[in-house]
Amino acid sequence: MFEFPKKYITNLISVAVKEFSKDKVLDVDAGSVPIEIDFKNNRAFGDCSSNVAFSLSKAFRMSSTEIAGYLKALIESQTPIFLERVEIAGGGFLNFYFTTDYFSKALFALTKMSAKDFKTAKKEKIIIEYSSPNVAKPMHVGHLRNTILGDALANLYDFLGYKVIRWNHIGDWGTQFGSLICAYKKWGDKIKVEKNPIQELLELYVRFHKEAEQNPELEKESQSEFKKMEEGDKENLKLLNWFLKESTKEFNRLYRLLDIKKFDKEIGESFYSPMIPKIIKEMESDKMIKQSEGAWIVPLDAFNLPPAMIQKSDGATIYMTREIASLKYRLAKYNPFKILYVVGNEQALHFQQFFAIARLMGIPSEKLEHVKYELIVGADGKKLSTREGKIIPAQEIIDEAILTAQKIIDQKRKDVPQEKREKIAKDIAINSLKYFFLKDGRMTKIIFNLESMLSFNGNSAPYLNYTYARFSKILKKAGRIKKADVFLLENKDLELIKKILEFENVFEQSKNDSSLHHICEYLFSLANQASSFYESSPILNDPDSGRKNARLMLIKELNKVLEIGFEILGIKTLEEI
RNA sequence: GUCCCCGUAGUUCAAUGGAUAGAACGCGAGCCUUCUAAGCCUGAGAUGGAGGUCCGAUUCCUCCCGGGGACACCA
Repeated sequence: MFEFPKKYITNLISVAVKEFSKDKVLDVDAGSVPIEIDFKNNRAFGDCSSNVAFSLSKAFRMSSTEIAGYLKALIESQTPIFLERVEIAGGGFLNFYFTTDYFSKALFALTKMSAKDFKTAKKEKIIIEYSSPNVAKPMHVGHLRNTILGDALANLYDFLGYKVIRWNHIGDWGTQFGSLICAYKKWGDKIKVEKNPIQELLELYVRFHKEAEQNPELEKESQSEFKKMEEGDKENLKLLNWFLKESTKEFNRLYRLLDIKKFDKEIGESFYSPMIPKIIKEMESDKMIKQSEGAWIVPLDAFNLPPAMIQKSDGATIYMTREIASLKYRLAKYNPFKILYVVGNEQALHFQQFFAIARLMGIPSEKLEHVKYELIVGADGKKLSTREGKIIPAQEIIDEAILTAQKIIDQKRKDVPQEKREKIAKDIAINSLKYFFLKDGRMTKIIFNLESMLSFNGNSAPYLNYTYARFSKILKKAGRIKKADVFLLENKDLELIKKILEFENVFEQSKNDSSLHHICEYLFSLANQASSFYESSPILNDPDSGRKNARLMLIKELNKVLEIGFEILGIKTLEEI
């Protein structure tokens, strides 16, 4: 019976630890001992290793080497058939070496597995909020990072068997729309806006902020336009609706272009507006809020946080208010076990306050998580701001990526027809862009630089696509794979199987960190090892048919794992590039 | 001033508290009569500083230095 390395070793250790603590008659709960398995790229430290002896050494008042000795014996006494040997090294590490047979069994086991074997989460419901573009503003680089990260995160949870609700919290409410409407009324041109809505509205918005710097009266006007809207002003609402309609069209066009999965819920902030008076009343009767300088605030001294405002002195609501309303709505309607907010780190304070308020309302803190990520910054290392008009539209980047990809493909694949080249160029460009935003940790600041963004060498999506495509070609040429009867595997085959087996651990790691870069790193190193294998082991013209078939099986499983990875990252699998 | 992020090869990034700190780009040397050279192979090159906890620290704690962000009528 085949088990993945982690499970296999963990079981052996945990039996040994149980025996050991029974022997020592010590009041140590063997079940609570963290058993950690490391995969080793360097076989000098075993295929897997464990540091469990270190963590036991204090409780048992013994040296880690001594404990490792006992554990080794207790593991060996279980006569594990897939272990060639266990070694003690480095003052207490247990290093495990698998038998060759284990890896061939593993390969056969892999052929029987598919993505659905990893859906272990039993349909627990999770809401993942991401993208959240603002009406009347173009999506920019920041949204690109956010949307790609959120989409992939949702894919990951989906893959693990959760019931994912992809949530788009659209910014269609707030004082900013007061500003926009104010600007439109003053300087707007209906025809121009109809012709090029997003660009035109953005210009109005930027102009408003510029003029407001000279003339502070404008800010007041903008606030009152928003206030009017909250009170149901027909004209303003009509304008807003128009802007919303145009924006939605544009967002959807971009989502399709980027191959972002459809959202399950797309709800604008304005939706929550009617629920707010009741919520404020409740908070008042629960003595959560108090009046300060004419506004209503939630004091958060108990959390060591500055107070959070939930109603402005003119009676209008703000972001936080609608956030709370939205939370109540989501919990009541969907009862998720968790909500992930994929929002930039710049809003860390907002979310601290928001979560603190949620706790005051009795919502357990582990239900909410701010999946923050760092900014995309300019060459000066500083923020790109919409208000100052310093934005880089997502569309511009996508266009540039496609252009770059097209050039490379036109040059490298003169053998394929134009039309196909264009299709490949587009897919490669989008893949490349997505991978660029996923390959680094969330907290890495990204300096905006088209050139590095569009690099098609090294740790990039095209490299992964390329690796996949080369193996794919072999499989296509090989046709039906005969079940490998003679199973001759050499060291490099075993090493590759071992690498493939590591994939089961990567998803959990990515989930725990809410970051896809672990998966990227893994896929890249897998592809790297596979490429090396590709160069050194010609398959199709191998005279040894047993080895040939075994290797065909192997690369088929390799590509299967790559495909799973691509699916989660949201990048397209391409049979040829 | 308070709070949140971040300081690792020349550059851009990795490293659930583990053993010899890994890659990519760039730089130097090789490899296409053989399944796609968008590749492979090989060489040089790094933890901001000072303490502390620990068997063991790039990782955790404190302080300092440096960069970015956020701090009630924006979202």
